Amino acid sequence: MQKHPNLRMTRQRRVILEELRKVNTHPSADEVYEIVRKRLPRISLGTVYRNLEILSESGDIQKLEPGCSLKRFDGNPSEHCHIRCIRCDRIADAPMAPDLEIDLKRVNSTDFEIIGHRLEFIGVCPECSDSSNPGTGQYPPND
Amino acid sequence: MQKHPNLRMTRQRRVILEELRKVNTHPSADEVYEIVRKRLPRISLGTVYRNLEILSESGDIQKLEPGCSLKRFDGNPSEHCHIRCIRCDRIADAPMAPDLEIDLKRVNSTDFEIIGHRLEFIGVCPECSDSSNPGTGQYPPND
DNA sequence: TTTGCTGCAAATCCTTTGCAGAGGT
DNA sequence: ACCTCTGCAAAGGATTTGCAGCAAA
Repeated sequence: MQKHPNLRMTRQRRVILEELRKVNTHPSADEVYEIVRKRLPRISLGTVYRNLEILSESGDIQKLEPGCSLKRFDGNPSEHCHIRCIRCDRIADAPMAPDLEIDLKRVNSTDFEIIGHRLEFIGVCPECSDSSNPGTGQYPPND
Repeated sequence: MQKHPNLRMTRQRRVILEELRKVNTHPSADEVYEIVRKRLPRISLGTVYRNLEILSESGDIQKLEPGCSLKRFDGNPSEHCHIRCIRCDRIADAPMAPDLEIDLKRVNSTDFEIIGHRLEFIGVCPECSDSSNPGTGQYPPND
């Protein structure tokens, strides 16, 4: 039950994938557009968006930054983790702040100076798991 | 060296903060607007956005979902963590995938069914720590 | 009285979509 | 040939901004 049962490897799709595999800069859609345009000057931004979506659905690439582009606000300013429902995008507080000291040290082999981290749990909220809505069950979500 | 040296506690700002403290639903800006409008029917959406921004900068509330709303794409489809530069929003791969099994079990005292998690590290990239750009040094960033 | 803040509306930014024709398989 | 995909352009949703008057301090 795929969203795209009969995919075609078009020139545009192939070039987007090739260029994305070449770089490690995690470009935005617009940056991908600029890169790909050097090889396919007549490609449209809409096509780039459509293909990035399809390629991330098929698992060939990853789409970064959370599914919901909508920002949300929390009246509690103290540091705590959140859990997001994969189906309805509802956000709840996660009970405790896990300590990640070990991981923080291990990750520090990058050339980045580590300041902190952001941990978000993904799950299914009670309302959604009760309902007959099947959802995708997929993680990470592609929107 | 604050962005807003002389804040005024206006009626609008106070009501937004009060209402946000009452709920634990992590509303979007538009939802905050609808809630606050019950008490201040003539408030504008622009004012709500401006105040949510100011309140999160002053640390009175939290803004959820990453600073950069811009989605980014990764040609490497295998599971790995990312690290984001707080100053320039550049994203790099984090060396290893830390295991969070313990934390996952501990967090499961919510009524959510846990599927997975998303861990992002925040830091300063080499370019930005070299430059004279002071940045905010603040985490979480408010963009 | 000063100057930060407001409501309003237009603008901006990123992304999605409708359409008719092009092009994989 | 079939039917997915394309370029184009317009629409969409969320957020930001310019402005003239308003109101905290």
